[in-house]
Amino acid sequence: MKLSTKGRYGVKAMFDLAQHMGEGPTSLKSIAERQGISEHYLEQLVSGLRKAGLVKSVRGAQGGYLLGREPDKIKIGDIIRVLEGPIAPTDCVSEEDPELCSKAEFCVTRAIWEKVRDSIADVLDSITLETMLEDAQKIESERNLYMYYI
Amino acid sequence: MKLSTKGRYGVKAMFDLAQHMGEGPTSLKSIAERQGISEHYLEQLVSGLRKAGLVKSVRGAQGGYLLGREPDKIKIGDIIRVLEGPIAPTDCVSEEDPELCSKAEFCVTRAIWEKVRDSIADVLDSITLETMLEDAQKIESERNLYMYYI
DNA sequence: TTATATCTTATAAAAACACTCGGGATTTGT
DNA sequence: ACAAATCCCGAGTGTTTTTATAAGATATAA
Repeated sequence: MKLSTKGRYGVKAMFDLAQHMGEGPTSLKSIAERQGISEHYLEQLVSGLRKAGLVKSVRGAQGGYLLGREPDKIKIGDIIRVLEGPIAPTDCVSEEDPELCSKAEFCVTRAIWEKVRDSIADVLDSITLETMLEDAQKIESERNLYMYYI
Repeated sequence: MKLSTKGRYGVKAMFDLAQHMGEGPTSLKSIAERQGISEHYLEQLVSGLRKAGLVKSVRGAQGGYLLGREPDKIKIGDIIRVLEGPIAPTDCVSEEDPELCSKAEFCVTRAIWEKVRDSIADVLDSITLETMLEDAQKIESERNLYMYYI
């Protein structure tokens, strides 16, 4: 039940892009440095995100990547699905064409995995890059408040 | 974000044990046959469950396994934790000694994985073998109702 | 035209997964 | 006493997934 580095790195990279919006294209090199990720590896992940329309690329010198749409229109679930595939604790409850077994209709264990799948999807689809930016700002201002009182 | 066969087989096997309570020890062979699982592989899984006290073993001919405690005292989360380890979409939010990074306190992505972890744990800890037995009975009686009206 | 980037494909080490096997210990029934 | 059933334990093995690394092609700004 672990996320692979693809999902983790992907969300980090997308959040990094969100934090640098309005500064022109952000290069993979700078993201990789800030987030401590292999640049070459990141290339592969971003390639998928680009094909899914979650980021736009600008080639050539001073090029890089931009968010594919507004941060409030990019759910964490979108990112995870591109990089890790459909949300599915088991194949028989995959969001995309589940591999139903003959007893699926009456399967009591299957019902559990469905609930797990839905609870994960609910969390991931309730958070957007915009939400994350707001959370980051909140943490930052609380931190300043704390500093003030020292 | 997939469960391995360990978790899936383990829950199936435990539910099988629950369904055969009161019939004396249930052999791995019969569980393996009913659930379509390799018997030798199942041995390994059950070994862990026994060490965790979720099942009791009876050795020798006519031996087998029994539930370690009442079915309403065995949560699916208990089974999953034994077989798959602590619930943790990432290492930094593991239920057991999380590998915190230096920025953990202010990490916005980490907060997401915490929510995912908690939502998974909530589902798995809200379902017991007893619940599953009730669900199975409900499905069975609905099925009989349907048959009656044909 | 040079440096900076993205893009694409290939290769590969390491880890995880899903068994498989062999043999030993324990108990029941004959 | 003995055979059959069953749990118990550790080692080995093939496959897949993960996590990169590398090389080279393409595109663009300065």
